[in-house]
Amino acid sequence: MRGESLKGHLDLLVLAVFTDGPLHGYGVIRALRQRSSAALDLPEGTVYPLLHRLERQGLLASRWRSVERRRRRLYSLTAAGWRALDRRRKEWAAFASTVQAVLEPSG
Amino acid sequence: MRGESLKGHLDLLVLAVFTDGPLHGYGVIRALRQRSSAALDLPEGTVYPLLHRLERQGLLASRWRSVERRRRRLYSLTAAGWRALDRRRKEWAAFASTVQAVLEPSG
DNA sequence: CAAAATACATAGTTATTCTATGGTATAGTA
DNA sequence: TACTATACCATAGAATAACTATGTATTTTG
Repeated sequence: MRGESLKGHLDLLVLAVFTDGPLHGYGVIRALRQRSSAALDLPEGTVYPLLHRLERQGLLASRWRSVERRRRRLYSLTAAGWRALDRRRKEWAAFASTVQAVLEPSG
Repeated sequence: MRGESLKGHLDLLVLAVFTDGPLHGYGVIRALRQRSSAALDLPEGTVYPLLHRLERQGLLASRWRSVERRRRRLYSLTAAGWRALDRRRKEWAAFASTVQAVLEPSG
């Protein structure tokens, strides 16, 4: 998967994996890998700053969890996050059908 | 249409409009507008540099045409351009189905 | 005649993702 | 035991793509 393809769509993908419940950063990477059958394998340098931004934007909320000695920052969708996810889903659908229209102007 | 959505997919869209024959820069903008039912209205500052790059990459070839006093730079797909278009179409299909898989892990 | 559309071009900005790096902890293995 | 892989967090800086803003000039339209 070429990296540039993701630009502008990564927020959607990351928000989407939270529909199954809270996740920590590394778990987001794993969830995307699983849901995409390994097509997506995002570097940590992409995911962590993104989670920080989504939290700054109020779409995610985080809390620290300690499992044994491991500390994890657990994120979950806020109400605004759910709304943003819904909006982004619609934007994706519109975008995908626009691309399709350009690719196949007849059909 | 949010601009960032296009990132990494614009080459595909621009190459695709050449399937109907040669076009000049402004014509590319018009063709994208028409094929997308006005969803795409790209600024010239996006399209002209992109055409230059695609030509540098050997995917488009250009020649000057003068219609009355108007000079136009007419672009068309090279053989490499057709191959690139084909490849990009497949990449788009793969990307779109990956997004779909992440959005709907069950179905 | 003024405004809008047509037509080309480029410099500089912005936003997003990536690479590279650095830290800690645990489990498996040579 | 040392090494390696994996899990987990984080940030600085690079790369890239598309955009805004600006400039020029011609043609059509209100």
